[in-house]
Amino acid sequence: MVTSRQVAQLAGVSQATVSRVLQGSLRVSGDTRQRVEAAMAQAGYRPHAAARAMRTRRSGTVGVVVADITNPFYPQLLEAVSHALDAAGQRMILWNAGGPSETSALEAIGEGSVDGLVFTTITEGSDPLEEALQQDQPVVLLHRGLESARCDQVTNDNVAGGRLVAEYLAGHGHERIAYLQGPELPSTSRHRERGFRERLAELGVALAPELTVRAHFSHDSARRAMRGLLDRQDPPTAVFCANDLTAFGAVDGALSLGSHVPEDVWVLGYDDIEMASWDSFDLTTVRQPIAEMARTAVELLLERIDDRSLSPRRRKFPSELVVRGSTARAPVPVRAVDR
Amino acid sequence: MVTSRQVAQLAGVSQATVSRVLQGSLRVSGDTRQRVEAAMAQAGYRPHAAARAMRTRRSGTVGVVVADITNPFYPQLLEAVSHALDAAGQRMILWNAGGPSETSALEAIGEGSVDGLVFTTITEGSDPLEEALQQDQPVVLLHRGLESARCDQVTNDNVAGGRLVAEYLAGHGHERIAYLQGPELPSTSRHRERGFRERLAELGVALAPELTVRAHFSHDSARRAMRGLLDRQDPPTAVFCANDLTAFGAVDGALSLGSHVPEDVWVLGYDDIEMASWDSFDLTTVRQPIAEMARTAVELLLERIDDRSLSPRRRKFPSELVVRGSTARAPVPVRAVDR
DNA sequence: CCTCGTTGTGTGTACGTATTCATGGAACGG
DNA sequence: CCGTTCCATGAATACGTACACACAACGAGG
Repeated sequence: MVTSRQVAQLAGVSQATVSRVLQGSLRVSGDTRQRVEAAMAQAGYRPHAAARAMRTRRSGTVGVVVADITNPFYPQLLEAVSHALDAAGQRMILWNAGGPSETSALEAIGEGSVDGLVFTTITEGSDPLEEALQQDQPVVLLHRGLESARCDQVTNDNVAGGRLVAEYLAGHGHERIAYLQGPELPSTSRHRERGFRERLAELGVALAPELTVRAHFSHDSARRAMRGLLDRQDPPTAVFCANDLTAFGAVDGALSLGSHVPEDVWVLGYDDIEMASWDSFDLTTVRQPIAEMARTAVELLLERIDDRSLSPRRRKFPSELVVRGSTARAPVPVRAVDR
Repeated sequence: MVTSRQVAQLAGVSQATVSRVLQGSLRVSGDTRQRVEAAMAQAGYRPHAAARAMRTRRSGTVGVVVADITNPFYPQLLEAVSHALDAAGQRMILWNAGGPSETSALEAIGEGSVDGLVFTTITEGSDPLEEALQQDQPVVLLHRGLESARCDQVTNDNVAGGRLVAEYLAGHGHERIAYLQGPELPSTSRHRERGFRERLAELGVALAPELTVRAHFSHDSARRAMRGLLDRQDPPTAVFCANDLTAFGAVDGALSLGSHVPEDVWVLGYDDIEMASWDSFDLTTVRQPIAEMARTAVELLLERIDDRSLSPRRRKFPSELVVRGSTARAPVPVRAVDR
């Protein structure tokens, strides 16, 4: 390995001068700078990251935690996060899967392996998060928020999104509406549900308890739940799913029973990931500006890394209903009118 | 930040002893060990990663490069890689997107930010890779290989996979077969095509040049290509796609023109990612053992990090045809018989 | 009782960088 | 021509850890 000291010797200067050239310091003559740069190129010099990190107390690396990278929502989020970090010259350490990863990520920040963390899948009652916040570590919550946490948070207006769906379904005359919930803890689940229920109630449409079913955020789980709903004697005419992935599961559940979407049942999702626009699903869904939210989260985090004294900021992005073929083809499902 | 020296003071021992406890060294009395551990817990001590990395010349981090994380194949690969790295106590830095990421990753290895690299999307003519190999840096190629590269490689037997598809289609009487190729450079593309063509030729089935079309590894690009094929006066009766993602695009392209799969046209993919088994696609495809390959790649890389003198190893995993509804429903497409 | 090996611990150092402080010379004003 | 300012550069140091080496205490074997 080539060190700055060796480069210095090669260029006939001191190690300090090499370091100055590396930092782009102004206190170096043009002549010297050229000699040093030539020496660096000739020797194939690369500064040693660990040594630099030790001296500067900065790793140049940011950690990102996702719950399930095979849920296609997260790759889209990660792509944008990754791009923003690249642009800022930061590296990205990725943690996947719920279990020990959260703790592991917070250990990493304690060890200085990362300068800050983006949590995309935080849930209530995370002790390690509390601890990190008490130590004033730079942390941003993206996608899922946490009311009680005093830290930067970037979320979608999930309550508003839920309301949009309620309004849309009620406005099209649906009366037997099912809600395919996600897990209990994530704020996204809770807020989407709250907005949905609120607005339905305001519009005088009942949400039958027996048509409210819970599924994991997975295709398979949603598919099963959907089959359960459609097997009823009084199946729903529309199903609002907690996110797009579960909506795909619902569509496939319907398909597996020979039901057609939207002729037999409307299906709606949330997120508007790319796959939602594929012909096979053509899914009506609530769009959240994924890339923009990711960029914002990175921006906030990098600011906070530079200045930990900033007071916590919350950015809530608007949601928008995107109507597609999973609801649009029939103005009102026949059975919804018949009943 | 708490240092080992402060812990030492708290425990009434020297810094060296704290370090020894940290390393699990045997040369520490039970009594001392307990005192030190208590002090570490009390002070909330975390060893400083950069300092440790500087001393040990190990970052405890591995880099992984993927071409496009929104291609659902890669999250599945990454999940397995990530899991294997977790189990080995290694962290994962992720690079996404083709452009500068390859170079950036190889810079990282030069700086000691990562101990080794997994490339999933290498292509012919990568200068930085050549350089890294000359410097004897630990590198493993996963998924895509490179004939010329003297390094560990973990691939699927893509030639055999291509042959399986050829045999299957020829065996079911298809005569107008289209091939929806991927990009030119990736070894996966080339090998799948080679096996496919070879076996078709052996079986005396022609692959019409006008039915061989090129698409990017994206849904949209494949969808367009498929529409082009189906718009012909003499459309194919079966389409073999370079991977599952493009097969989904092909299915959706057919759907968008009112064609039915498999009644009007058979569609086959490659990879057998999870989505291939979803009802909407129900895709016949060639399975490669993704998770097993990922585990193997990590294993080889960690071995090589420990011993760079190992001679390059190549592991080729078998492929297997998985027949599903995108081909199976009709034994032989009607039009294939008519012509 | 005197070696000698073993065990537990402390002292000192090196890893490679960024930065502070010191220094010598050039530029400049009077 | 001298004193002062400014600039380019070098010497020295600290970051926190792991480890080589030294050493004291101790028991065993002669």
